[in-house]
Amino acid sequence: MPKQATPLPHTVLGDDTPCCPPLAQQRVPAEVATALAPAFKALGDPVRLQLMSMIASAENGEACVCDLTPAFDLSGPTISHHLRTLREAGLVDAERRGTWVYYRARKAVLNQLAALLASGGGTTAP
Amino acid sequence: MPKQATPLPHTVLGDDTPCCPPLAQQRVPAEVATALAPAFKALGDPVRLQLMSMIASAENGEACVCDLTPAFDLSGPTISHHLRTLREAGLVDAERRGTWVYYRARKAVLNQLAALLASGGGTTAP
DNA sequence: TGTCAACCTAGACGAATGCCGAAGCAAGCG
DNA sequence: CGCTTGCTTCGGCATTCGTCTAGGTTGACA
Repeated sequence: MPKQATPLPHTVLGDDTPCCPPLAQQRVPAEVATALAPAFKALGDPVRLQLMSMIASAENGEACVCDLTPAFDLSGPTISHHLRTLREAGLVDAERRGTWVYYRARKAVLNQLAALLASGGGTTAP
Repeated sequence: MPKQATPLPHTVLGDDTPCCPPLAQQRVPAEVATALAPAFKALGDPVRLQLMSMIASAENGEACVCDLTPAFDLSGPTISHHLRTLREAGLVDAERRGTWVYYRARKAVLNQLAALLASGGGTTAP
């Protein structure tokens, strides 16, 4: 079986995506919803949410898989699968340096999602 | 790990939940991740994301189901099911007034989620 | 009171998800 | 060269999800 050198161009969410007039100020079009929903879905799992946090809050903005895996009571392949999900959602970026693989958070994308949710306005009280 | 499934006591997310030191500044504990993940999961569907937007951006901050349903090519029960999911995730609130049912967005919760994602810092590494 | 409209609940079914163990690549070291 | 370690991919199950049709339940109105 031939080796594919290009593992994942995915990037549904680019850093230049226009996106994000706040969800509460303007109705989200179907296209935009379809583009953004996978990112929220990827965050919709406790393990992935913790992974995302561990990666984003890491020292250099990147975390080694070897540090992430032992933080859970899950098998290595399962963690790898969750990381792949985050990667395909465009939330993180992976890079292999020597023996280890490092994941880095795409903070621009996180900020886009945050901007979408932030209702410029106030709390529940009208 | 002795993971205890949350039985969905409604309102996992209260308006007074302290929550939300940004995800990128402090590692999210397992409990918090378990509490917040359902909200992101609820937003992880294009239909629900549009519903959320339609409700949050409605005139009085509330939208009638009779206005929401015809906006999609889905059956009534399916829309109802999605609204229920949003409700159980604590993202919206439902109220019946006479014949119609109105849904209102919990903007405080949306703001909490936004604050969690907003990485006080900058964009992706330049 | 009977009837109609709006909305939710119940049950079912195909598709996707989460998990694991086993196997496959990649990099370093004896 | 071959062995060990790190991470991913590959098949497999059990569970959950999204959707539908059919059948309530609530309220308005003649």
